[in-house]
Parts: sequence; C-alpha cells; structure tokens
Amino acid sequence: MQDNITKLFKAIADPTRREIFHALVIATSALSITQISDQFDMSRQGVTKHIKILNDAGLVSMTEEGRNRFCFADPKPLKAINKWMQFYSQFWDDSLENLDNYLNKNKDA
Amino acid sequence: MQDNITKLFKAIADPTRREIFHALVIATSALSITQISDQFDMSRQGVTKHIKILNDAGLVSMTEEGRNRFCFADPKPLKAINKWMQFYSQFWDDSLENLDNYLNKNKDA
DNA sequence: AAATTATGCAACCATATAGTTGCTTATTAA
DNA sequence: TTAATAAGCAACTATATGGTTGCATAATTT
Repeated sequence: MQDNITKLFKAIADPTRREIFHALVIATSALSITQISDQFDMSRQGVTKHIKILNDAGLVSMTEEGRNRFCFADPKPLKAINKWMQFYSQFWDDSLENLDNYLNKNKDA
Repeated sequence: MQDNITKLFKAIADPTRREIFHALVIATSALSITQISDQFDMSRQGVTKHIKILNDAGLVSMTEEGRNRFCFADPKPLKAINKWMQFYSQFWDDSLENLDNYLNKNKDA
C-alpha cells in the first residue's frame, strides 16, 4: 500500500507517536501496552493503534510474554530518512551556489 | 495549531508533495503553479493545495509576477529534521550498547 | 474455581486529508 | 476590446486518521 519511507515519515509525523517512540527509546526496559498508556493521557486502544503504526514502520518491535506484549524501540529505520535528506543537505549552506554546482554538474549527463 | 516540526514531517510525509518538492529543488528556475501541475497528473487546484502545505512548512516560497506565482524550494528547514534525528542516531550502531551508555550517563543526573 | 489483569477485535465518531469541479477575477496577448 | 491564460475561492466527495467505548478472550493471581 504505502512505501517504506512514506510509512516512516507518517509514523513520526504524529506528535503523540513521536512521544511514545521517545519514551520507548529512553526506557530502561521494554514496556507493555498498559505501561505505555499509563503515562499517556489516552486509552489503551489508542496506544495500541499508534504502536501498530510504529511497528509497521519498523520503529517498534514486540515480544510476547504471557498476557503481556513488551514493546521496544528500534531507531535504525530512521537511517532511511537521513539517507533521503542527504540529497537536499547539499543545498543547506549557500544554497544558491550549491544548486548552481548541482545543475552544472548534471548539465551534460 | 501544529508545531513547526510536525508541519515539516507532515509536509514531506505525502509522496506527491515529496515529488513536487523534489521537482522544485532540481528545477533550473522557479516554476508557476501551472507549470508544476503540467508535470503531475493532477488538477491545478490539487497542486495549489500541496504548495500551500509546503509553504506553511517553509519548504517552498513564492514570488508573484503578474498573473504568475513562481514557486521555488527552500530545503533549509529540513535541518530541523536532522536535528531531531541527531538524538536517535546515537543508537543506530550497536544500539544496545549505546543505549546502555546513554542510560548510565543520565543515571545520576 | 473465581477474580483480576493484559490484551485484541470491532464498531463507531469527528475531523483531517487528498483530491475534484465550477465559477470568478486579474493579467496578458491578439 | 476581445480572447486567452494564470490563478484564487468555495463547495463537494471519498477516504484516512486519531481517538473512543464495549465486549471477548487468554493468562495470572488468590
């Protein structure tokens, strides 16, 4: 349905999801759905939905232990965003000059 | 309504907007709304809406010349995304060990 | 075995998003 | 001055999103 980079961007475009992701990154251990929803003013189901989206984007994984599902963050997929931005970063400083360089470089390609 | 970083993420979370943004970045000159919609299989109004969102995120600016509105890309705001990712990048390689370091470092803060 | 706890699933709701079409207006060209 | 062009505005549509509640079920605890 959606390509991976779009899933990634959409996952972190929501401020609540960024907060959940952050909480998981800095957590000392994996957190159950209930533990997460305890620290967010939101229903357990709301959290479950966000976790699903983060999981689809590869940013959160789970381990099942009995009735618990412990979630933990995996920031690695964010590398893809870094990669995406790499191309544009060449225009950050003195952007006009660099754009010019880019255009000249690719003129006779 | 929405904070800047959220506007940024939402702006580039849409694949069509990423394409429009990219087209503007590599364009040899600023492009009018019509010129943009010509290369995208979409109505002029559709493009106008996307441009508005990109503009609100600071990624696209416009100059009015007569009946034309020429759009050009400004990739600089993407720096904020780079900044946001900086924190998580410390976990990219050998993430468990680095996470451990982070936690120990902040233990008695 | 009964009560509690952690979760999933489904339905529902309100709003946002991505797109369209139709009409108006301002600028430019014939 | 008439025709063509570039764009804005408003209304509409369909689907996605972020959230809720209620109920079912599986695992633990008492």
